[in-house]
Amino acid sequence: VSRRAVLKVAINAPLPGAFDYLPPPHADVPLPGTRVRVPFGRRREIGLVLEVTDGSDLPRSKLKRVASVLDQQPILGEDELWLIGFTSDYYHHPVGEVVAAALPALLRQGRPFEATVEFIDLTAAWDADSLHALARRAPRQAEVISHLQSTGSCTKDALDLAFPNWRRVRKPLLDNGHIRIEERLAEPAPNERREAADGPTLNREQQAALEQLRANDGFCTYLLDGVTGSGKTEVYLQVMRDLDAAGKQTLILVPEIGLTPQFVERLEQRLGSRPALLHSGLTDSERLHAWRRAAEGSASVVLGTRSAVFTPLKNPGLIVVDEEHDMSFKQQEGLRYSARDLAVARAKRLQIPVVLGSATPSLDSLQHIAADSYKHLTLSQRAGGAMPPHLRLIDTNRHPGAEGLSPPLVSAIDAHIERGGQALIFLNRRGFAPTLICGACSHIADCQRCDSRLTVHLRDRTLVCHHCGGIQPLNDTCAACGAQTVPLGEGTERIEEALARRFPQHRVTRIDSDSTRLKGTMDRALSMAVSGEARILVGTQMLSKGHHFPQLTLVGVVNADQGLFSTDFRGGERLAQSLTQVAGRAGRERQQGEVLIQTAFPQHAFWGEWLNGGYHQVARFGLAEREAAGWPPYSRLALIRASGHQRDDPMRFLNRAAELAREARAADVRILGPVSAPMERRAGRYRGQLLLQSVRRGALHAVLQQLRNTLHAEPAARRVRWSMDVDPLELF
DNA sequence: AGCACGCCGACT
DNA sequence: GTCGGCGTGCTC
Repeated sequence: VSRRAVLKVAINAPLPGAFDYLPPPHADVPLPGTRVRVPFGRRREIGLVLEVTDGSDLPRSKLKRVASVLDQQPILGEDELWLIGFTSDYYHHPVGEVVAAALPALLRQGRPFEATVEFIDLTAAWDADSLHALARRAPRQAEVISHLQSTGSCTKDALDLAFPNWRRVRKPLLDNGHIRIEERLAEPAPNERREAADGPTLNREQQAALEQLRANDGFCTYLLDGVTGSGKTEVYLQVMRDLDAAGKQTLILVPEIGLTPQFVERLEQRLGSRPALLHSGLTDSERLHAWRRAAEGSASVVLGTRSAVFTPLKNPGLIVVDEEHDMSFKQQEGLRYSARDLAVARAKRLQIPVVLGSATPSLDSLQHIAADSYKHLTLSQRAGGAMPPHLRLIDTNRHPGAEGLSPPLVSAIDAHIERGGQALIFLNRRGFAPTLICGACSHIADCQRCDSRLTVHLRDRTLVCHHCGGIQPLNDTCAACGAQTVPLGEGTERIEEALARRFPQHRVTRIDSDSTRLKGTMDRALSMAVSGEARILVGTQMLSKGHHFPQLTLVGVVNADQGLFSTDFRGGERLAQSLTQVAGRAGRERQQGEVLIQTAFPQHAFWGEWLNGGYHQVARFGLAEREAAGWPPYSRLALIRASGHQRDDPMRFLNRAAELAREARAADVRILGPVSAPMERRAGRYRGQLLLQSVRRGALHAVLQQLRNTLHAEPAARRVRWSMDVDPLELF
C-alpha cells in the first residue's frame, strides 16, 4: 500500500473535493488527520490528510508530492474527520473550507499542535562596564540583560512576571543580537483541581430528568424543555459531574451572548476544574490552548459557541446544546452550518447522548418529540418556588404615549421601583430613531447602497445603515429641500433618554451592541444590573437571554408589533420565543413579576394563543399551520442565493439554476422562484434567491449535488456570487 | 480564494 | 515603449 499510496488532502480553497498527492519522499505515509505542506498551483499550502487510498482519478503523472509532514501524530481522529466529511456533504460545501472552520487559526497557519514555551537566553556574557555603558543608552535593555545574567535561561512567562513590559525591548534586544529565543516543547501543565462546590437540592422534576439522563450512555437526543428559571443548568451540571468522575468529557454549546463570565464562573465552581473555553473573544493562542486541552482530554468540560461543535474530544461522553432554539447556532455566511444539528449528528456517530435545552424549543425539536425521535424531559416549575410572571397587554391606541412609552407602562415602572423592584424595557431596535424624515417635504434619509432607511444615532450624531454598516454625519437639515429634519419612531437610545428624563432620580442603563462595544463595558453594565444599582434597564435581545437579575420585577416590551406581521413562516415562532425569553427575566425570586406589552393590535390571534397557552400553545398552532402548508419541519428546504452588481445578473443565474433543477427531474422537489430578495439591494449588490423544497431529504440533496456540479460551469455564474443554504433559517 | 496570463489604454 | 486595468483560467 505504502508505495502506491495516494493521499486525499483538504486545502482551504473554495473548490469542491480534496486534492490527490503522493506521499512525501523518504518518510512514512502520513495518517489521516495529519497536516501536510503541499505545492498547490504556484504556491504552497497547508492541507489536512483526509484519507489514504491506493488510487486516483487522475493519471499518476499529474500528482504532486507532499513536501513535508507537520504532525507526528494525527491532530484529528476518525470521528472528527467523519464530522468534517458529513458537514461538507450535507451542506454541499468545499471540504477544505470545512476543515478551516474546524481548526484553530494557528493550526491552520502551521504552528505546532504541542504546547511550546519560548526560552530566552543571553547570547554572550556581559561585564559590569559594558552593561553600564548600555544602561546609559538603553536602560530597559540593560535591565533585562542584567536580569538574564542572574537567572540564566528563562521562560517567556517568567520574564513577563519580572518585567511586565519587556516586550517593548524584545525587538531591539533580538536585532542587536543580545538575546536568542528558542521554542521548546512545554511540560504538560498539571491539571488544577479544586473541591467541587455542591449545588442546590434538585426538585422532583429536575431529579426525574437527571435519572433519565443517567440511565443511558448510548445515543439518544433529549429535549430538556424547562421554563425560564427552572434550573436546566443544574441538571446539566450534575450529569457532567458524573461523567467527569467516570473520565468522560462533556461538550457544551451555548449561544454567543450566553457565554457570560458569570456562567463560566459558576461552571468552574461546581466542577472544581477549569472548562476549556472556545469563543470569539479569545486570542488565537488562547483558543489553541483550549482546543489542545479538549483534544488531549485534560479538560473535562469544553464550553464554546457555534464553531466549538468541531472541537476534538479524547473521551466524549455527552454533548449539551443550551438554548437550542437560538438562531446564532446557524452560521449565516460562508459555510452555513447549524451547530445544533451537527451536534446531534456527532452524538449519533459517537453513540453518546445529546441534550438540547430550552424554555422555548424550536418547532423542529417539538416535532421530533411528537414523532418520538427525541425524548422529552420537562421542567414546568421555577426553581426555588418563584411564581411565573403576570402578563398584560397595553393597547397603544387607547393609551397613546410620548416617545414610545404609554402612561400605563410609565406608572408601572414608577410603582415597581417604589416597591424596590427593577424594570427592564425591551425593544429590539438599536439607535435613537429608525427613520429621519423632513418636516417640510417628507423626504426620508436612505442608504445609497441598500434599499433601506438610515437609523439616527443621536449620541454620536450619525446616520447609520444597519444593513451595510455605512455611516455618515447626522445633518439637521433635509438633503432634498433644506428644511428641518425630524427623527421618527423609537430605538433603545431614545427610550433610554426619555426614561432618564422621566426618572431623573434613578439610574437608567442601556445595554445593546452600541453601548457595550468597548471591551469591559458589557461586564460593568451587567454587574450594575445584577446588583440593582441600575434601577431601569433598556436593551435589545442582548439583555433578554440567559441573565439573572435578582431584583427585576417588571418587564416592559415597547413595540412587539414588528413581529406580528412577519412574512417569514417562522415569524410567530421567533416572536413567541423572544417574548417568552424576555418575560422570563421578571420575578425570578420572591417577588411576583409583571410583564407589560405595548401593541396596537391587541385583537391579533397571536396574543390570545400566547397569553392563554404560553409558548407551547403558539408552538402547537404553529406546527399545525406548517403541516397544512408543508413548511419545515414537515418538509426540507434549501435556498440558492445570488448577488451581483447588475440587477439582472442574479435573476439570469437563478433562472438557469431553476432550469437545471427541473432537468434533474426529481419528481418530489418543488422549485419556488426565483424571486428578488425583499430588500433587493444591499451593500451595493442586487440579490435574488431560489427556493427548493421537498418532503424527502434525499431527493432534495440529489438535486443540490447536481446543481453544485453543474452551476460552476455556467456562464451566468461568472457574473454573480452565489451560495447554497441547506435548512435556511431566514428565507429573506 | 489566490495567482498568473493576456490584451488594451495613458503615462514617463 | 511599459505600467496597470480586470476578464479568464487553473489549482491534485
